[in-house]
Amino acid sequence: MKTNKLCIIRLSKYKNALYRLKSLGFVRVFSDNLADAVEATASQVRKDFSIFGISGNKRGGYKIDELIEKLNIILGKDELQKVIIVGLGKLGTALSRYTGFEKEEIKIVAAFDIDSTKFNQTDIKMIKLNEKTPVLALEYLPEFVRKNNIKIGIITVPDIAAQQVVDIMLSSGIKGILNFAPIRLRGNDDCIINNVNLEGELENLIYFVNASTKTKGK
Amino acid sequence: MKTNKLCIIRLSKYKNALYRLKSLGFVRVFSDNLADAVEATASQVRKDFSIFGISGNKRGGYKIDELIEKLNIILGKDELQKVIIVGLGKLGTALSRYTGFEKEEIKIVAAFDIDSTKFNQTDIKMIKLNEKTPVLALEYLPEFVRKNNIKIGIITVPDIAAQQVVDIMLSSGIKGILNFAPIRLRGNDDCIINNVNLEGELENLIYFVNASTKTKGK
DNA sequence: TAGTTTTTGTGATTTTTTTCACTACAAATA
DNA sequence: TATTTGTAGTGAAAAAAATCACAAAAACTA
Repeated sequence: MKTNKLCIIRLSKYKNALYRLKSLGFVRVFSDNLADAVEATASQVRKDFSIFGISGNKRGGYKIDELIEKLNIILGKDELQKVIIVGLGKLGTALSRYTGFEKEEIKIVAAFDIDSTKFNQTDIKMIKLNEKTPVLALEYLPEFVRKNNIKIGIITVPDIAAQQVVDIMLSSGIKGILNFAPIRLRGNDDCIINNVNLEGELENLIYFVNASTKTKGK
Repeated sequence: MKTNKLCIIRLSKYKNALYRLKSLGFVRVFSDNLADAVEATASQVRKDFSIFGISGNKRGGYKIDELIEKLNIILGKDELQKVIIVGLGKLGTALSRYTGFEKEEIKIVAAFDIDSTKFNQTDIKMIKLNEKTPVLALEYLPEFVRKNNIKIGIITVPDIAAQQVVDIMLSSGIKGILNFAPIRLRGNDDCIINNVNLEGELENLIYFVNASTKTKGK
């Protein structure tokens, strides 16, 4: 099974598009429709599905409900995904309260920082996961992660502090890290690190905008 | 000149790494060091540079200061980039106050929303760009963009509202959009739309973590 | 039922991106 | 000055990803 990051991201987009189509009352889709909805080609949609053994009906397309279900299983959305976040600066605070994750069965169950003015809990034993997101001292991270079997962590600390947080996460058993610090982090084979670089995204956009306004003579 | 998005993103990473190396007292780098700093290969670094006509010294590597300067020009960092943002939810608010952009010569000069309780300015004529980020009614966007010659916009509105914002941006003269709404937006050839999908990034990570824990037998 | 249409599924092909491997040359050394 | 060493620069090769193109099957049509 030949998968790559881009392919999985497309699956995720297909899933989102399917929910929208469903809410519009559609029952079936064709590869063509999905391609259109996610800016891909029809054959790419079909190839992505074939990689995962998802099949439709010739001339009948795909049944939306079935497709959503299959994609959700592939994407691990059949169970709630517990995530922690480290670094309650502006971005971290926003993400820890961001409601967009909920509909995706993703829940930020705890936040960690080193600034004691941000803590709202000091006794880790008292924490219940369905209450308001606890904000804890970073030193509690390993215990929390082990007790609650957390696999995914988000890093929103300044770049100088990021590697240290990675090291703590790795030794606590975190298996996947989403890193917002614009620096390369060193992990190990047991843990996947994905990066989101907001400054980089903007720089990229600026580059291409400049490049095209220059070419087209403004 | 054969450029692609990934290549530009790497340039951006090289630049960040160079600043760090510089602050550590380094004066020169080798392609090897940069490769290491950004998780690339040495030949890729050299090829990226060769695409942009950046040359170093055989056996001497690259002079960091010169390299930073060249990269900054390529990336449009020789002048302040003015950016607007639409949608002051949690994420939008965080981004509009995020300090990480400043060091990159990127400034969010205005924010727009439709919720009047968020406005802090009602007279667009009174706004000075070096004061606190003004929060304005969305209807002022076209005027503001034209008057201040803004080229880049960020979208952090809910997905149902996003296309409408794109349309307003396009007709106002915005040339590049960074979109955080998890939906495909339709632009035109005159405007580049880049997407950041946070839910998607997490889903992606979850997929690969699940895939690897299954393979390795937990 | 035979023919026509439509859409899937996938091997083959093309394109894009990355890596390899080697040359050239500057600096260091003898 | 001759020799060695280390690194840039780059065309060629390989790998990865996307696209094409067509057979096969299902669903309509008459």
